[in-house]
Formats: sequence, structure tokens, C-alpha cells
Amino acid sequence: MRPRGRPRKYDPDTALEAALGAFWDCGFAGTSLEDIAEATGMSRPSLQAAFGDKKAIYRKAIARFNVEFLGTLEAALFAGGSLEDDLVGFYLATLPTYRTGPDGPLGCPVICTATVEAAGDADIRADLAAALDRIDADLTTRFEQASEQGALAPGADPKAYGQLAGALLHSLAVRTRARQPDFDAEAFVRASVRAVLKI
Amino acid sequence: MRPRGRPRKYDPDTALEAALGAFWDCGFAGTSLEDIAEATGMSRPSLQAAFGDKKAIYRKAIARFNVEFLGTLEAALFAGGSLEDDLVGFYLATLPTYRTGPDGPLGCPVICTATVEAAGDADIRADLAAALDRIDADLTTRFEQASEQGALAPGADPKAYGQLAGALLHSLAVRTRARQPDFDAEAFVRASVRAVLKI
DNA sequence: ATAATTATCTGCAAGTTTGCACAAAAATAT
DNA sequence: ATATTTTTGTGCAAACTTGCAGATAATTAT
Repeated sequence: MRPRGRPRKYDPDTALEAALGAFWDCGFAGTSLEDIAEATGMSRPSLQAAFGDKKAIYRKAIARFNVEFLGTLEAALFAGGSLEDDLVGFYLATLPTYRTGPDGPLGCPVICTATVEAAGDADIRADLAAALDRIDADLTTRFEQASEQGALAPGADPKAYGQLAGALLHSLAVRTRARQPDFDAEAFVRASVRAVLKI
Repeated sequence: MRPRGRPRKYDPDTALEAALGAFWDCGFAGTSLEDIAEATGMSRPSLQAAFGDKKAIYRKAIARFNVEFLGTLEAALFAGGSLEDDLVGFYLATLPTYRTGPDGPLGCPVICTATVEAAGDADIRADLAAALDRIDADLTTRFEQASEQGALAPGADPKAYGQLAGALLHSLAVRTRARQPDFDAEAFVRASVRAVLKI
């Protein structure tokens, strides 16, 4: 059953996805409300009425991305394979996303655009820290699981390995957006996982 | 002997350092020429006459930072200690810089602010890629040196280890700016180095 | 039908941002 | 002294950005 007033012309979820695309390209400060309006097909006043000001739009778009993307990563990380396979699968699962973009790979919208704003904005900083924490926690859980199954060296600290593995993800995001000419993401992932797992 | 015309009121190097401070805080897009003028004490037209437009100021400020900072890091990396000590020293050498900032740690001005702009600006992207490449190359050289001295596993690829070690630096930059509440940079560095070196 | 509700659209007003033109100032060269 | 050179400073014009007010449209409730 429909709500009472005039029906929305645009689906909020679709609009947030389009808004994310704009922020992904140019970052928070580099994107104007006009850019977002163009990307979503909505007018500025409609955007503001639906989501709030620019910062609110940004945070909602990022939050929406995190739900979906981190879910995908967690599925890969806990796919039930060997530790090496699951880790490699975890990183490779980012690549279709990190490589999207109208004119080339844009990396991760959170790591590559929220980091700048984190210095001056406590809310965005907390959002970013929470996202990084969740990645660390997921990876730590996976290493704990591996440790229980004897797939990790006896004295190894799962939390330290979780943070180390998280670091690879951050770098992958940055390197993808920077487009280092000779960087091969797949080779980097496989070699790094093997090095970390002492294979 | 002085040059011919009216003497400069401000030292270009000092001005670029002040401009870097402004960009470090708010990023490229988030910093206005007025902000830079205030930080340097110069008027906007003087800034433009001395360095060019905003992008030119940014690139010169970043280039100046890179010369000094990467020099410091290289000195730590090739201090002549054990591989573990030199690597730990390399990362710890970043912390005084990464932790500076008027209201909290700001991370690395290159990794944390150039990455956003890299998507839309080929020049800044090339600058960033070159900086990341140089870090990778430095670390690779150090691992090659270690390999020759038998301090690395026989089959290990120094380039892969160089990229892995570079990744830790990228993450350190991002994490510092994000201020994860429970993140301990020194512990992260020591544990990660030990894990990578299979100790 | 009429009222009530919700969303959209047009337009404006205030503030920012940028780049440039032009005049003034401070030094050296002749 | 006068001209030349270089930097600095004031001011303006154009474009952009943002937020909001008020009108219009589309739907449901009575």
C-alpha cells in the first residue's frame, strides 16, 4: 500500500548509488550538489529534502556501499577454503569494484575519499575508523579460525595478522587509484598472501 | 648579490611549507587560495605570481615534502642495521611526521590527499604513482641487499617483499589519519615486520 | 469533490572562489 | 636623478556553490 502524498519519482537507494558514483570520482569536497543532482537526475531541493545536506548524502551513500561491499568481502573471506585461498579470494573480490570507473579504476570510495575529510570532520572520521575496524575484525576472526585449525604458527597473534592483512587492502585501494604503471594487483595479492603466511 | 627588482617579502620555500600545511589539513579541493594566502601570509596575486595556480602550488608543495621526507625514510632504511631493525626504523621514522597536525594526526600528505585527486587529474596521479614507486623501489633495494647477505629466505622475491613493505606504509598513513581508537602504530609496525620476516 | 499530505520544481539571495587588471612600492642599473 | 625591473597590494568581475522560500504537481483520506 502506498504512503499518503505524491509518490517519489526516484528510488532513494538508486539515487544514493548514483550519488556515490559522483563522490567516488571527485571526492567529497570536489563534488558539488549540482554534480550529484546531475548524477541522480534529481533536483537539488529534492536531494536535500530526501537525504539532507551534502555531508548527509555522502555519509548515507558510503554507508550503503559499506553494507553491500563488506558483505561481499566477508562472504569471500569465510568461503570455507584454505586460509591462503580465502585470503586471496578476499582481495580478488575487491578488484571488480576497485577497478570500476568511467575513465579508469577509482579504488575504494571509502579509503580513497573519506581519508582526506577524516582530518577535519569527526563524523566522517568515525565512519572511516569504523569501516577499517570492521575489516580488521573480520580478518582477525578468520585468522583466529585458522589458528584453531592449526593453519597458523602456534605463537602467532591473530589480531596482528588481521591488521597486517587489513593493510594490504588499504594499499590495494590506494595503488589501484594511483595506477602505478607496473603494478599487477593479482600478482601483488598472491605474493603478499604467500609471504605473510610464510609459504 | 641581489637580483634586480623589488626583493621578495617571503621565502618561497617557507611559503611552500606553509601551503603544504593547509593542503595537509583539508586536501586539495578542500583548500581555497584564501586559506593558502592566510597560511603563508602572502596575498593571492603574489601566490599566483610566485607559484602559479592552485594546482601548481599543490604539486610544488608536495614535491618539496617528498624530497625531504623520502630522504629521511631512506636514511632510516639504509641505516646499516639488521633487516628487522632497519625496517622498523623506517616505519617509526614516519610517525613524527604522520602525527603532526594542529588538531590531531594528519597522516601522510601525499597518500592521504593526493589519492582523491588522482582519479580526475593525470598530473597529480602521476606524481602519486611516482612517489609510491619510489617507496617500493627503496624497499626492494633494501630487500635485495638483505637477500645478498642471506637475511632473506632463498627463494624470496625482493620486489614482492618491497611492495608488501610499501603496503604497510600506505596503511600506516591512512590509519593514522583515521584515528582508529584501538590502533597502536608502534605495535602494528613491530608485529607486522616480524610477521613479514617470518620471525 | 475537497482537504490533507508529500514530493518536485523554479527562482533567488548570500557567500565563496578564482583569475586578472592595474597601480604602487622597492630595489638595481646607468 | 631617472629608468628599469620585479614584487606586492587593491579591487573587480565572472562563475560557482549552497540553502531556502514559495509555488506547483500528484497522490490518498474523508
